[in-house]
Amino acid sequence: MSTTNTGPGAQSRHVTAILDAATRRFAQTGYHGTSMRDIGAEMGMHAGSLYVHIRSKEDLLDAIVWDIAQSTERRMEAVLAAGDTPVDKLRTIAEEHLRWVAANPDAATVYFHEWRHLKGERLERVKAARARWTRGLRDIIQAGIDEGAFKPMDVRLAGLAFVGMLNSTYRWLRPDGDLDTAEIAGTFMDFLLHGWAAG
Amino acid sequence: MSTTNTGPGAQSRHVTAILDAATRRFAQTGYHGTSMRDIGAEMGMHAGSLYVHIRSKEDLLDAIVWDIAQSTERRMEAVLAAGDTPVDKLRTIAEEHLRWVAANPDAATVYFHEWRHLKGERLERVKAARARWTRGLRDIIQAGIDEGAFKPMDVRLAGLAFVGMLNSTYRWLRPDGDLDTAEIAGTFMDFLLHGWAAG
Amino acid sequence: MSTTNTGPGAQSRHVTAILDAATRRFAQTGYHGTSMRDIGAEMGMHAGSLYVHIRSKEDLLDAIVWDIAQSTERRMEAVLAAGDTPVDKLRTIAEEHLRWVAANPDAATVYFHEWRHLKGERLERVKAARARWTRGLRDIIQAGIDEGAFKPMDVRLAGLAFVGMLNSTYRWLRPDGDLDTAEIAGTFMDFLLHGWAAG
Amino acid sequence: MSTTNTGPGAQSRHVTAILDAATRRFAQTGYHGTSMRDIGAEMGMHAGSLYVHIRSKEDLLDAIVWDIAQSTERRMEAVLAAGDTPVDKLRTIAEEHLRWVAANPDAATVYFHEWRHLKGERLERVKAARARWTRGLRDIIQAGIDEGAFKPMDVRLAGLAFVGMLNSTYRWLRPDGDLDTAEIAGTFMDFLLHGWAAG
DNA sequence: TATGAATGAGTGTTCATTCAT
DNA sequence: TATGAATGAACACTCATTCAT
Repeated sequence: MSTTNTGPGAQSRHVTAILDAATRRFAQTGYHGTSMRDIGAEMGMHAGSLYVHIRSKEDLLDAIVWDIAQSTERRMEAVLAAGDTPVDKLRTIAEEHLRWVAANPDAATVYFHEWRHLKGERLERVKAARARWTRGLRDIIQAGIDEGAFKPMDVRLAGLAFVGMLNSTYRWLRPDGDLDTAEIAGTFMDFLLHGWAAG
Repeated sequence: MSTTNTGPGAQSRHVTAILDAATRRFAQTGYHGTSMRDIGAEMGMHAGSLYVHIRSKEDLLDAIVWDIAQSTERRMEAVLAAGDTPVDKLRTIAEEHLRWVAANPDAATVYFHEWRHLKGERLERVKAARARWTRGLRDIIQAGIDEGAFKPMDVRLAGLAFVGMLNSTYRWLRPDGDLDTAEIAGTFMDFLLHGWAAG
Repeated sequence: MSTTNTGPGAQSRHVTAILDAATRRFAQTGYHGTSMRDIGAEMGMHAGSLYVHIRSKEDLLDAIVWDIAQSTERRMEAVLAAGDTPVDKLRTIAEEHLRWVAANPDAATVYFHEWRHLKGERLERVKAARARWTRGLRDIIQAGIDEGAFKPMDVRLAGLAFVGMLNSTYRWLRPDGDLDTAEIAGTFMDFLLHGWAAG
Repeated sequence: MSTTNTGPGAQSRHVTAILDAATRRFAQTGYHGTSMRDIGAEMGMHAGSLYVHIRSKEDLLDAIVWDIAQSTERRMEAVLAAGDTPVDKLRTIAEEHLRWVAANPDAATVYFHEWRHLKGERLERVKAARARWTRGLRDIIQAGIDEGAFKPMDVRLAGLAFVGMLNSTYRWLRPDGDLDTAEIAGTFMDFLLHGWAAG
């Protein structure tokens, strides 16, 4: 119901199915609150049988999170490379982000909620990817300020506000909602660009 | 480092110390990722000794979360009862919220991150309290629209944007940051009221 | 060494082995005095490994006790249905009972000693089965009185005397004893029918 | 509700109260199924406070059981020393036994059910006392045979039948029963002496 | 005399993982 | 490829017992 496994690096159908099951359970009961038995049960399989296809539970979390981190970063790179204005770049990011969250709420939950249960190098790798993404976002905002589209402001806080608004959507945004994700993204961008104040 | 146990209903010093230790560990490794031994170790105590003072691990999570939920709700009631304008009410909420998050980052993390590991009635109780808080927030925003301070807009999305911005601060806001929490709250309110757009 | 698992409803060989080990330990040190580690040790297994085959410690006690309760009841039904005289029925019951106790002293000990540690519905179920058995016994004695084989007497006390004599055998009757169980049963029946008094 | 602490060797009022509480709980949930907390709760005391008066849990079981074992043995000695006929001796034993069981059902339950959880020397001491009692009983029966009151029979089985009948009364005999204990003892003796058979 | 607090071992049970089949 | 069985460590929690107060 929720991962993004296409293109190069695609795993066997089995692994994909396990990752999907794990994504669902991790989203619902958390990484440490989910047992391998739970994941197996989700697939009609015994816990031990999972190890035919995977190496460890942490591998599952890492695969889910790292896959998302990577494609998120790739999207940021594409946006940065495009010839759009800063405002259009942010709009693109918001739209894509919300579309993806609505389509993959479980994966989003794991990505924003459970990633921190990774350990050591894997944790650092994800942190670094997130940091690069954040830097990209700030660069866009800074460019907006530089070219006079945005007022002078604290770029770091602006970025955190943007991210906070967008990332928290995984808590409530569902594919069957009555509002179109593009509409929501538009509204959020409008809030951020022009504010609530009348006149 | 993190609870809010003052006034009536205050527990014994022992229980308070255990709740603080639990708050720290739950914030760092999550509820299911924290063992009673971890909490005991944090206090230089054996896991079993904790049970002289508490009844169960879930009691700890509940005590931490419910205490915050209640005082959060009480603050909302006070704000709603005050004679301020909607804008001032939101400003008060933002300021108090950020001040509390900065002062209690661990408690905030548990409150926003781990509450969902509660079960049954306790979970429902917290959900209901959060829903009442959200309703209060929307009432303020709606009042702002009604009296012409805000433009007409989707109240639900506006509330979610506000909450998303504020609640995500527990991920980065620390007491030793260089920026004053009141300043940050002011900047966030400015973003929300007037937007980033220049001119 | 001691259960009666034949016929339909027979468990896997593993479960049977665990039940046998549990029967031995429960008989020796009592239900609450036996740990899952003890049962595991009896089988050269770790305590946790038992849970591959069973669900709980109480399940073990229930399986042991309920299995005996059922077959005991079935035997009573068969005896009641047979065309024998009351005296012959009692004789059959005594003989079968002592033969079973001698062959399964551990199971008998658990059945007569540890059944009360069952809880809730399981306890009630066993109590009810025992009550039905007792009622059967009284019916036989009453029939004996009615047809003039026995003198008029308090049926309840007669039943309790019979049961007390029979059931207490689990404390001393062992398969390797020098006396044949049929002989012992015969002697007991003779005591009960004609008494010790000379002449 | 149930011990027999009079005469020499009487303990402090506190110890007596603890022994009574322990007797009640041991009877209901068994020795290993009863915690010191349970016993304390029965007295409105903390578990630790019991140790002001006693030395260990096993001491409690031993005190309860050994006290009964001793007075039981003393009674047997008195009966043996009396000038009665064997039949009268048995009758006295039965009457006293049932009267005591009816008056002290909890103590009786512990004595007949839980004594085996004693360990080492204490266990042996109780076993020996019971063996001496049994020998006394057999001597009486043998005397009855020798003087022609009883038919020739297996003394050991006769003793076991007598004991089985009497000792099992702790399972059902209660002080508030409608039948007088003397009556019940009389009926049991009649069963044993003259049997059920009519004519 | 009793308490409140603590200990350290032990409870029943679940965990992620392995491996012969 | 999947299972059934097992492991050994860990889990939340309770135990009998101790001891300063």
